[in-house]
Amino acid sequence: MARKRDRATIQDVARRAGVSATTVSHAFSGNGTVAAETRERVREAARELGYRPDAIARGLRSSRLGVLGLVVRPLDPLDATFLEGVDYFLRFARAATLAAVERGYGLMLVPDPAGADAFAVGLVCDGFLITEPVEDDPLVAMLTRDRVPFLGVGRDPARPASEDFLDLGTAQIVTEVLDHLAASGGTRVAAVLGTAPNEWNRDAEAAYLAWVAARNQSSVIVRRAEIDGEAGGRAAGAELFSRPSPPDAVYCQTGRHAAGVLAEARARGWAVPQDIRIAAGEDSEQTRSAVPPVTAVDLRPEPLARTAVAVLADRVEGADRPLPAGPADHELVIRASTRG
Amino acid sequence: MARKRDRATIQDVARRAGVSATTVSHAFSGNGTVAAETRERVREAARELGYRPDAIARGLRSSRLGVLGLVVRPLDPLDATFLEGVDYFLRFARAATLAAVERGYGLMLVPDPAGADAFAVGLVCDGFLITEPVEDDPLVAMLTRDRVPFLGVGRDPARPASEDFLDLGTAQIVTEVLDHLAASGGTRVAAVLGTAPNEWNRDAEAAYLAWVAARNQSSVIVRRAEIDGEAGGRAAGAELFSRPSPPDAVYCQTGRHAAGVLAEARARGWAVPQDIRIAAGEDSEQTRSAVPPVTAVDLRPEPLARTAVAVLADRVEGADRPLPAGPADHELVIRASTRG
DNA sequence: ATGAAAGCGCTAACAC
DNA sequence: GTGTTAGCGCTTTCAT
Repeated sequence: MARKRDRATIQDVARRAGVSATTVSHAFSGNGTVAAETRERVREAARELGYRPDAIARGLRSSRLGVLGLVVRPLDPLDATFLEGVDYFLRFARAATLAAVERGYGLMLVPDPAGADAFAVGLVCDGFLITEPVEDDPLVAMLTRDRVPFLGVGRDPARPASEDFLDLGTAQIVTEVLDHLAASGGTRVAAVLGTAPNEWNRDAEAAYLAWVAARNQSSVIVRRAEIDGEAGGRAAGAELFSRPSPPDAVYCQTGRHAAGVLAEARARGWAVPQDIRIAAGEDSEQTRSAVPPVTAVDLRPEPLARTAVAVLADRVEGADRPLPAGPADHELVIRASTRG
Repeated sequence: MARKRDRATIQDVARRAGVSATTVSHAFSGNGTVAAETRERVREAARELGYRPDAIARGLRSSRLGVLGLVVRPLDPLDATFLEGVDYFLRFARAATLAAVERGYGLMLVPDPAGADAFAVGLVCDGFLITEPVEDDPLVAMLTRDRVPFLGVGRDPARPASEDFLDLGTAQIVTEVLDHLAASGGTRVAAVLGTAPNEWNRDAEAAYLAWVAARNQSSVIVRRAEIDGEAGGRAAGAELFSRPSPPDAVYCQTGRHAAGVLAEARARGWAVPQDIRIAAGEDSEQTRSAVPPVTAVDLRPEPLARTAVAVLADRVEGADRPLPAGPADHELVIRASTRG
């Protein structure tokens, strides 16, 4: 089994072109000096033989393969029919793939090894991008121990100042949304947050608490697992709207939660946005297609992914570029759920 | 630049454990025979040194790295804000990643090289999965020429019987949907199709034409690019509904198109499904969250991806397993748009 | 401008 | 049960 593929080697090309392997190598890499005519002969021979340089052998010398791993947390729950953060993740993965390719790297999807030795596949990666690292991430610990370059997209809540994590600026973004809710008439703003122990949830909560405190309002926080999606949002809405003094505005961390809260409000005959304003911290299919559409933050994963790939690739290549400062690019997309 | 990472080698471990490199290799791979006590000593030394076997050097011997490439067509259009087939693709990619990992492979996202030499990143892949291959696919030609294992997910319309393409059974699936539209009261069934020259569109069209012909109905086909999404669907709906004898049922190839057609019908005051029945050939966020929700085919990308990975991995390993026969797993999810 | 030779880190024969 | 040896396909000094 597993008969070795009978590809032409650099030796075959060399023989056919009547030169040495070295010359072939030079002709392809641009290193050294090769006469234009010789280069032509080599290229010709290579084409005839269908020669493709072996990336593995090449990698052996540089101990790099040109593969970046993208560790995707929501990839894992096998039982989940739908994925959380579909939009965001897919846009991120696509942008990261394209950015990586432009840099000469491939992007490999890697499930969270969760401390397992199923991490064998990760061995071929030169470095890792970790989306939504969680507090004291075991994967981060492992990569740190093995001295493998990595970059968290989102800070480790437990290590605020680490150079290994990209700050998303969640606090500032959330504050902007809350200000918008207030500007559109919200006076009692509640928050529906997720449960994963990552920067996004932690900082959103802190920002919300600071915001209500500054306005002498009381805080109302409901938590629902990200994976519970729209149904979780409805449940959260039911909980909020049956309070003695219900909110007139709700900040929802995820787009799905927002859609659920909205549906619950409408089911109760509330007018949106007159009776209740709703905004989400993440744009998604749900916020766009809800009735009415929901104001949401477009997190702009594309520039984020490009930045992340650039930083990681630099590190893989041994050049530490400083992390960009300030909150990630983003845009509050104002829709009918807060606009009247 | 690019200082070689100073990882411990198998030699370092061997020295520290007082054995030979071979023994270390055996201790890790399980090949050969190693005394339990020796193995312990080796493992201990490896742990102390933070040794991780080098996947590249290992791959050099087997000339395989354990990486499968997933060529994703909709990955490419950089200008598109939203992706077509988001749901389907993401579910496919996730399932393929997990299936690959279970098999000991990683899954690398690869943009369509489109005949370019940007394909360097593809060099590390042991084989490729090509989603939605198009007619006379240039990538397919290239891989065939280079003798690189690959598997198209969806047939090449130009090569019906090739063993290199998984048949999705589109014709049969579409026929089921059309039958359902008729059963729910549709008498004049129109079709809104996409424009990509792949099996999905070609076979859907053929199936539709055969179906109306068998019922002595006249065919009404409107084509809209997949990328035009919901807006394209609305335009298609406008075109259909302003006809002298408008359809009372519409089969839409994509979920986005279906949502647009539905919106257009509702904007004209048509009752769904009393006046107009709508069904989609692909389930998506749009079909699920439309008002009312739209009947759609869940293409079940998960089992498809698992099958595709299994077949491809076999081929990479030199064992040609026969392609499964019959249409891919799927389920017609009947929703209010056809159910009254 | 070109080539010979020495590995990169690992595994597979084959001795012992 | 363990070690020796010989490469995998390529790049890279360093001669010529």
